[in-house]
Amino acid sequence: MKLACWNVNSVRARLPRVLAWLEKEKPDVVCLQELKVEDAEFPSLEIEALGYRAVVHGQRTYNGVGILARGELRDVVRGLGDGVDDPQARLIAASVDGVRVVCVYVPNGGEVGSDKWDYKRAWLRRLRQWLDRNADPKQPLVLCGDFNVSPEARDVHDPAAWEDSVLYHPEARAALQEVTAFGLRDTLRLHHADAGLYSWWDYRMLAFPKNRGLRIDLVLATEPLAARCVAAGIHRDERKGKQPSDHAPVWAEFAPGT
DNA sequence: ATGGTTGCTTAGCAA
Repeated sequence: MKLACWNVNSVRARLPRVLAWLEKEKPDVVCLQELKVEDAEFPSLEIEALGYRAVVHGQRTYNGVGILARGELRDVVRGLGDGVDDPQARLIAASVDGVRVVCVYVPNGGEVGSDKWDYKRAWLRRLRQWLDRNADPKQPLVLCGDFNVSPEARDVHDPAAWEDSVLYHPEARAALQEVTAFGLRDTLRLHHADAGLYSWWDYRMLAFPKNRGLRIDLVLATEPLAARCVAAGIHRDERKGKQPSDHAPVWAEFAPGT
């Protein structure tokens, strides 16, 4: 099973690129973030025409997540469902081919010390609680999406400069580690140890041509699924060309379960 | 410390 995960920064603005990428890469499962559309406006017809089914947890203007799959999507869950009054559409989960797929768009956090920063750290705590209540680290599960946190220094082009930012602040990394401590492996790091592998580059300041990026989009897998991960990578070329998202797709391939 | 860019929505916010 080939799984890919992409923050598209508006599915309507990105539709031609998304369709071309689906035709080229033909992933079996796709997790999308920052759809920026309500469910009714999601371009289901164009995507279904390529052989995918889609489940969406949309929102007007901001956020919005979805899962595409060639196979059947079962037991769909939208939102953290933890009783917190939270209108932001940031989580959708579904089961495909025996794998529980959880797609998340973690809050960016604005500025350190802001209300958004508090919301981000709280949301990551809520995500860990959601895993504790709704998942089992001994079962095949993938948690992927835009985490808006870089795990380590090798994931950041200039770690010292980013220490105080919401994307690499020590408290953000600690909150991410609380999530992965549930029992999740970073699939890219199962296959690649090198620095300089990024998934996001700011639109500004020629960040992409200068490769001033961060790896904030992750495909995390429980142990039984990580054991089946035969390859992982980043479709860096998708950041090139006309009207790209500011994120590149990240992907992992899993051998069939026994 | 500010500014740089993109998208949605329509001047300002979010990223």
